Amino acid sequence: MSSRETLAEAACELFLERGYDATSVADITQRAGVSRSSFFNYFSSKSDVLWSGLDARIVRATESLIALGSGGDGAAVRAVLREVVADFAPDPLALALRNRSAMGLDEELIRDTGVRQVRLAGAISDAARSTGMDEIRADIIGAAHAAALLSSLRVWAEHGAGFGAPESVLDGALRDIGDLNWT
Amino acid sequence: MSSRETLAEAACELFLERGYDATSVADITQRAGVSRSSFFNYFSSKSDVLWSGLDARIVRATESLIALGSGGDGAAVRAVLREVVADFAPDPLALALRNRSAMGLDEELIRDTGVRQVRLAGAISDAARSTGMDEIRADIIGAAHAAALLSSLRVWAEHGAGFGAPESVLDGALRDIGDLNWT
DNA sequence: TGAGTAATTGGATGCGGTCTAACAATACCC
DNA sequence: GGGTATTGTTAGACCGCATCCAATTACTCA
Repeated sequence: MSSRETLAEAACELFLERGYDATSVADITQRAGVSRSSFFNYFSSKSDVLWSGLDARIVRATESLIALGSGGDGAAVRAVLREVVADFAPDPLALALRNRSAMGLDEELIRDTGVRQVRLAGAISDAARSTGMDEIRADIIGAAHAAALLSSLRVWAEHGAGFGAPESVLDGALRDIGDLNWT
Repeated sequence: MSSRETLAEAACELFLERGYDATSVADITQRAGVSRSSFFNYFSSKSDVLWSGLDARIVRATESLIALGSGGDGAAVRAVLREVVADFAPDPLALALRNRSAMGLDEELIRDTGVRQVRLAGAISDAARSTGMDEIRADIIGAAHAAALLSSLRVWAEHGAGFGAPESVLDGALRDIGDLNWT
């Protein structure tokens, strides 16, 4: 098993046992049997253990959105978003979302989901604006789509595999956008 | 002048001169002529200098949204959001939004706006869900409204006072929600 | 003036994160 | 096999943010 996997596994164990805040990087490396320095060879931060999987998918999605250029319509964007959540299953983030109270992660997850949500929203907003859309409207559309993705992921992770694939949850969420009237 | 104001002023000066990252808390307190310990009597963190104003408004808005109970409709929520940006003018955050590149804040602001956006979105989502709305749909509506607010604030701050009051920018943005069709 | 309260301070402590120089292990090439 | 480049791993120093506390100063008011 690679050092990276060993570290991720040790980290998830400790997060579940003592909670996220009460687990230091030194604790993780000690259980994994490597030096503290090694941790940062594989993860850019403590929270990166949880988020690196989704972050990589968001990076790829951002590149895809840029590649759409000015010809990207809503359907193309939705297709990119579906790929972000496809085959997401065995990921530390899914574990964290399912056990967020046990890990004492409620506050931490709000922070970190916010970062990812606004990052993804920015990429979608850029794609929308490159088609000539107004700046603020593009931000709103970007935020709505990013929220649909993160919220779908959260709901899917909470329900275990009882909801089928995350794509299907996301599909339902994306259908909600486009008619957000709220009188 | 109160210590708090002195500290905020010194911080903003240094952020403009050297950038946010290159300014340590010790630098701020040194220029303000107080001890480093005092800083944390008035601000919970370095970034709190920029965000405490908006954070307090979001806290009040969250309380108002909770007070709406199950009778809150879209118009009531929009009224609460208008109050968040009303009379926002002389605030360190507005300064930071206007000079974010000079302060080297681009990355930092993405992080921090994400936190506030998702926090506000959560409060709106809770209000929507308390009226019986579906969980994911409520999240999307919350994110759209929160994005409208933060985006309006950003656009308004960037344009100086050339756009009139921030409420008017927000009003235009809120009108965009409700019809986010994107074929 | 004196007592009590609030403001302020120094300092120790812990943690996250960066950086560098050195050491070990592995693969590769002649 | 021997030498070499590359990669993985390590110790350790270093810095800044943030928390905590005990002590001290400044202020208020009777």
